[in-house]
Amino acid sequence: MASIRQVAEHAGVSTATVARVLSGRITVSPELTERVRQAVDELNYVPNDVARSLSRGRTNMLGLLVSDIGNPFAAQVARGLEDEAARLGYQVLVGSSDFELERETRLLDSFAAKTVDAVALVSARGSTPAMARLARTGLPVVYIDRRPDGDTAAPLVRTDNETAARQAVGHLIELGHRDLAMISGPSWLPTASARLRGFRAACAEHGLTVRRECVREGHLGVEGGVRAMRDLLDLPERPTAVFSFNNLSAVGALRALRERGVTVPRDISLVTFDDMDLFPFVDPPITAIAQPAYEIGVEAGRTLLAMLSGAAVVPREVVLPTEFRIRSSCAEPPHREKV
Amino acid sequence: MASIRQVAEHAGVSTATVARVLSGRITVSPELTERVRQAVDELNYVPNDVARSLSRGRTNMLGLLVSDIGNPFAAQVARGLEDEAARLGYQVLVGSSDFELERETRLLDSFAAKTVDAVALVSARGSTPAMARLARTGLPVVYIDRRPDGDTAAPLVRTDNETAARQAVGHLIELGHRDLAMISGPSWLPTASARLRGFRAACAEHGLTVRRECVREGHLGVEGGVRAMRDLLDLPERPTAVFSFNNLSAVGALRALRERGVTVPRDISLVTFDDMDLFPFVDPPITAIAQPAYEIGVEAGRTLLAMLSGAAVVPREVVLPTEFRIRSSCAEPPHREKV
DNA sequence: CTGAAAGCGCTTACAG
DNA sequence: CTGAAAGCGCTTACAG
Repeated sequence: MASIRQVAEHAGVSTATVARVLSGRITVSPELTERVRQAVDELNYVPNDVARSLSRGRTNMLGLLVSDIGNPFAAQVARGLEDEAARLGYQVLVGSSDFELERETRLLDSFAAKTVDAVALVSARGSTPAMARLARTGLPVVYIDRRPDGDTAAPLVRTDNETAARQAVGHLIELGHRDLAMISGPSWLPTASARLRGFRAACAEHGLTVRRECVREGHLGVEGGVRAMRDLLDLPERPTAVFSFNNLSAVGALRALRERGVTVPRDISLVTFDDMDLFPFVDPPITAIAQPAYEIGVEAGRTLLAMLSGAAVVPREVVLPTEFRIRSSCAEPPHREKV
Repeated sequence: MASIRQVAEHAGVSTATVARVLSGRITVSPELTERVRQAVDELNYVPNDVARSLSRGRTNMLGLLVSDIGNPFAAQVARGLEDEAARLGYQVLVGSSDFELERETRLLDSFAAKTVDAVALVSARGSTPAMARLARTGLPVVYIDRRPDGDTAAPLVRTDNETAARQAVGHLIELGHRDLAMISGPSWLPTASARLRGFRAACAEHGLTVRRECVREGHLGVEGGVRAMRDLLDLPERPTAVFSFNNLSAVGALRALRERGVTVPRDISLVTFDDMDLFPFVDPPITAIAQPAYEIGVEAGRTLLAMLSGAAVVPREVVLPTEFRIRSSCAEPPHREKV
């Protein structure tokens, strides 16, 4: 690979002149410009971005930390961030933590090592040492979903998990359900606990008590959904409706339901957080709370770019709307003998 | 942010010594080591990776170019690549081309600017100037799905699109279908044309002729699937079975089918390339060709890392198996008056 | 084992 | 408008 030195020699000018021609922002005489262009072409010169980053002090990269980029929700967030970033010539470095502290730490520390100009971060757990270190570097940070307790300064892009959950569960209750269950994630997962709060709030509002064994916390991924739903179905007295805390747990729930031959919504009603393209086509079509994943990514990107450009005022928090999409996976509870 | 200079001064040693302590691979006396560690702690020093990259000549990043990271398939590939890359301390820079030449060029050129040590690339179209430039830089490249014509050297990770398509379409024919259709992508999209070849091959094998109007090429994304299926349904004589070329076109096909009130598989049978978590739960469960997306990413990563470590021999091509998952979206063709 | 110094490849005041 | 030179923050032969 040719370097700027070689181009300069080839063109008979200084490296500064080459740099100027390439930057385009500075006037260089037509003759020299031409000679430089020639040399660039002949040598097939491509400026080294790493060197440029070092001298400019920025890399034009945004870091994105999610729990799993393979999750369609995270993938859409990434796409939104990428599109917004691209508008100003930024690229996106993604990392999946898998909710593992070690992976998160490695990723965040590497972001902090100036690899990246700013970072968007789906806060998996509360505040961690790596997050604190990141904050100390002064790199612009935007949180998605939730701001960890330690950091009070960085902006946040989120949806109103609790309210959305409350609304969805309210829908179940209005249909007549009195014995509801929730498949939730680990209690340290902010979105899981917020959605659980919403679930409890809805029940409380309607004077319902939630059975202890009907709140299955700590389940992650499709497999977690399967296990949690199995547990629920194994209960001596089955709840009549289940609220699933995300797209993966919903898939898992569907698997367990099918494996046990339980019919939705006749035997049990199901609602979930997160919508998926195929939910309308599932048997039965799944009622879901849709989050604007792509827009969350866009908004995170916009916020970061605003901070990077030193905007006077950057919103401390932007709350994006969810949409409750009622389909057919919820119905009246089955008739119960004892009732 | 503290620099290595400041750490050195603070510890009363040379920057070389600081570098050595940090690298860990070189013996430094216990006293100096201790002083350096102290200084690092007190100054909260984090080595600047950009500078390190410049002097080492590598960034420890892998570039991944896909058409849309928001597509679940691409997201899984990304995850596989990330996991494999992480084993050797590499990270992944992703970019979505959206099949747009300009975006692809921008991304590839930036990869080529030494931003990245190697690149994995889902070949959207044939060979492009940017790909040629990339090849010229000598950066290790691995293609996914297909190797563009220009480049004959770089390894390839793929599935056998044509054979898998042929098998799936054969299944349709065995069920009795004689009038088949395909929703395909643009003809310049290698996977689309390979799958179309498989479709035609299966038909030809069984002596079937494919109606011109039954091959809907040029459709991309969910919307493309919708349009293509609508066109098919609007035909004076409807085909009895449809082969969809990927996950997104299948979603689109389902939408159009529903909007027109067509029942699958009674009125029309459907098979698609790409499986999705929810396909088993769709009404009816969708028969699909599953590709090992995650493993494709892993394999691409493995190949790249092998090239980076100067492995003696790197497979020129690795063909991963697909799996044909027969569910219920295909049945015998409906009885036709004229037959 | 340790330090002075060159080098990685750009950018950008500073002079002229 | 143009060039010489310092600087970005590391790494790594080269001496000692």
